[in-house]
Amino acid sequence: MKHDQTPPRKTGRPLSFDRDDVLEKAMLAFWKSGYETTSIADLTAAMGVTAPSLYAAFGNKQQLFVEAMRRYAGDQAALEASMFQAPTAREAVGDMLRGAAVLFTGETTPPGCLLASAAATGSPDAAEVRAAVAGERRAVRDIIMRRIAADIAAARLSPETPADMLADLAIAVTQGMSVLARDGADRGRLLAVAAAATAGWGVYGADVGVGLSRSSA
Amino acid sequence: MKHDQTPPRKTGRPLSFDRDDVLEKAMLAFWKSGYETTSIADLTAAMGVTAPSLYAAFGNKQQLFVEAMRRYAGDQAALEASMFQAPTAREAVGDMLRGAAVLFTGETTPPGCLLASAAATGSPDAAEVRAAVAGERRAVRDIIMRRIAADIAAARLSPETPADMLADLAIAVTQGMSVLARDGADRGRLLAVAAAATAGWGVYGADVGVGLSRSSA
DNA sequence: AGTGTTTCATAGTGAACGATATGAAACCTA
DNA sequence: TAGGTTTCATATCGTTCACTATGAAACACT
Repeated sequence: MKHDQTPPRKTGRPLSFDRDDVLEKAMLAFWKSGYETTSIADLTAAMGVTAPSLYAAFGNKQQLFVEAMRRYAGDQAALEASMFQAPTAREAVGDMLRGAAVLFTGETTPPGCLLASAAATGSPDAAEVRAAVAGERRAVRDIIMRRIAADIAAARLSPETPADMLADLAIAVTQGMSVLARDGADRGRLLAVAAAATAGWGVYGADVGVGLSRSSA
Repeated sequence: MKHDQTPPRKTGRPLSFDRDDVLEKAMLAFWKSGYETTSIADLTAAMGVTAPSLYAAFGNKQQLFVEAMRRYAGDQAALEASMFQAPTAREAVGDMLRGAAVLFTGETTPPGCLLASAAATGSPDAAEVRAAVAGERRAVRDIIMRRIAADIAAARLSPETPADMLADLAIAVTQGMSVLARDGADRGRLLAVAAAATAGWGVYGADVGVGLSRSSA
């Protein structure tokens, strides 16, 4: 649908590396050092692939990053599905924040969020990359808003609940947790922040004081 | 006070530029594009000063950035004083977040926070810069914690109030608002996030019913 | 004016940047 | 085995990076 994954292959020398495998290694390199500060030399070293092979397989640095970012962000539909599996929007957002806290403090992955550290700066030639990153964030934001809207429609949240505001807060807390993680905060601190971030939802919720706090985990 | 501002001056050609003036221009350049992606050429262009003059006046790029960052962050004592001028810790943090929302969406300054966009990435040679930025953030965090501690001591907040957690949340929301601002969010959206961020404080406050337990640990 | 001191603008340092030209090597088909 | 096709490793390309050597210019003091 998006683009042909099988280019006009006409029986030549086979690839000496697994494309998905080296893409994951590139993702980890970008995750660790960001887009601009990860050089092609860093990438070739991390991927175990020479520069010409890299360019032949992924086009250029920007395209490689975008592919790596998509792999990092994962399937949006899957995220949306899991968000709608939680009993309430508040718990769904809480799960998301807790998941981010765990992800940002993984022992086998760099600290923080790839989206936060990738293109925070304003270099002009990286404008496309920043736009792609911002688009990924907005996609998550839209999912949160749809989840909140569903709860409003189901009368689980007050009709006056400002979905956009709560979605912005969730995104902000997520990206802020990435900063904390990069500053050295451990998993416990991030989980505490995640928990505190949804404490204000009680103002809009029908579950405050009604004992609807079903927490399966 | 901190270090001698008047080096061994022995009657030579006078400086053709105002040091504080060009430092502010350097700060704006770093604010706009971050530390690593702002080149010396960018800085000399923004400051109106040639490279040799820049190095004579500020040492090197790292030292120039640290000086620019200190100018951006301002006087910590002044921030602490204003934080203690607010009637409650909750309002003090709210003021701080609102101030950040306004600052990050100023029309004459780049969007977002200099601290957030400066050294988000992990380039090895910029480790000192990242440490300096993290230290500046922790200084603000410590001020918040002291303000909360004061409210606890004055019985304006419950003794069980997790000051570190609320301070982490405030820092996270601040840095997250910077991301939103860079993504194009306007001042209204940031102010809404700032307002939502302290909504959960009611749990610990003396002004709202105390003792609302939470399910997640 | 003459001397000492400092800053000035010009020009350029080696190193690292993203991206490629080139030809040999490895595969399938015939 | 011969032809066609693709990937391989090597060696760069021109540009930009942070940074500086050099000598003229601009001041204070005598």
